[in-house]
Amino acid sequence: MLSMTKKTGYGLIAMIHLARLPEKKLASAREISDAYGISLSLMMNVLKKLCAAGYVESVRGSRGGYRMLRPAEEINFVGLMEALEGPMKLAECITRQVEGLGSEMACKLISQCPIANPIHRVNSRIREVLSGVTLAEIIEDTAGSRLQSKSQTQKA
Amino acid sequence: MLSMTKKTGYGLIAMIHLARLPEKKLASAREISDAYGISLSLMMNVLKKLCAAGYVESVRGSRGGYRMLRPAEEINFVGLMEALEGPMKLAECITRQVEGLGSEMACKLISQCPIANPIHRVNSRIREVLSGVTLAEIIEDTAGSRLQSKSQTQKA
DNA sequence: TTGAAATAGTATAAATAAGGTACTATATAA
DNA sequence: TTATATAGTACCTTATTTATACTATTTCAA
Ligand code: FES
Ligand code: FES
Repeated sequence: MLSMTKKTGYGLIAMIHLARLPEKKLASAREISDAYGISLSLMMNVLKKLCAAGYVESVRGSRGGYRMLRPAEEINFVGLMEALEGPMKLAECITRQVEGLGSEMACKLISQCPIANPIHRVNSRIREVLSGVTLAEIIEDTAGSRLQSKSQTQKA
Repeated sequence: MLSMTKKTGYGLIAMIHLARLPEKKLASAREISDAYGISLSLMMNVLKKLCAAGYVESVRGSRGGYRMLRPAEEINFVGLMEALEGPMKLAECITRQVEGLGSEMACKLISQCPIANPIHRVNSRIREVLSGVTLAEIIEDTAGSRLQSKSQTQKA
């Protein structure tokens, strides 16, 4: 209920790890999964998706791995989450199902539904909040960030 | 993913319906379920929970039903949702599971987890937003509200 | 006083989603 | 040519959500 899946958690961890690497440096799925005690297969699944979504770049073969394609400041929570879990929606249509239409469209067509509008608004507000949370912020807020970054030792 | 369940949807609909009734007036589960084409059993389940949580009052027996106990201004989205679905948490512990501890506690105990802090913060921000959304607001934003309310015909 | 209508409480089944695994194919460095 | 790594996809298992069912109790009213 109103929760992100573990996929997103794994994705965040992977992105944090990659963002901390020196420019152009690669990290393999195994490296990341080992570092945090996450199953290798799961980490691979997630990295494949992040790659397909254009968040990271992959290098195949021995000594291969992944590297960031964008600066951490330009990556936000909701984008990452949607890349891994599909489009976010607070609710499917509650009262009726309209055949042949996506749920977002259906909501607008059913004028009697008493909660379509409010749900849509709340959804937007959550989206706003989450799109304001950048990977850079997340990294600053991370327990282990000062272990590897150079400047903000006093950032608490 | 980051979505509320239908239970909450049914609960919202029920609360909206009850809030629109004249003071002290009752509505039965059947009345509400009929009005919106929702299964009677489901609506009953939800109303039982809303009653247990102190949102509504029940009157048993023939001619019985439910009525609001609190003004719509004092009811907020997250409270209602938690009454029906249990405490909201954005994520379970991702990297490890600590035996014998609730997940919220565990998060704080594992210092290595790179996302415990950020997740906690994002969770709080979402909670803030949702606790600012009152039932009264929701009712104003509802398509059919002007059909039954008296004053805000021009509220668009 | 009896029956119909309603809630209370609980248990369970069915459907869907999440979490996790496995396998084949392809690429690359050593 | 072998070991290591990603790509793509399919599948299985488990957990959650959704829906239903049943028994007990309360109350109105005929
Ligand atoms: S939520 Fe979409 S029609 Fe009610
Ligand atoms: S999310 Fe709780 S320990 Fe990482």
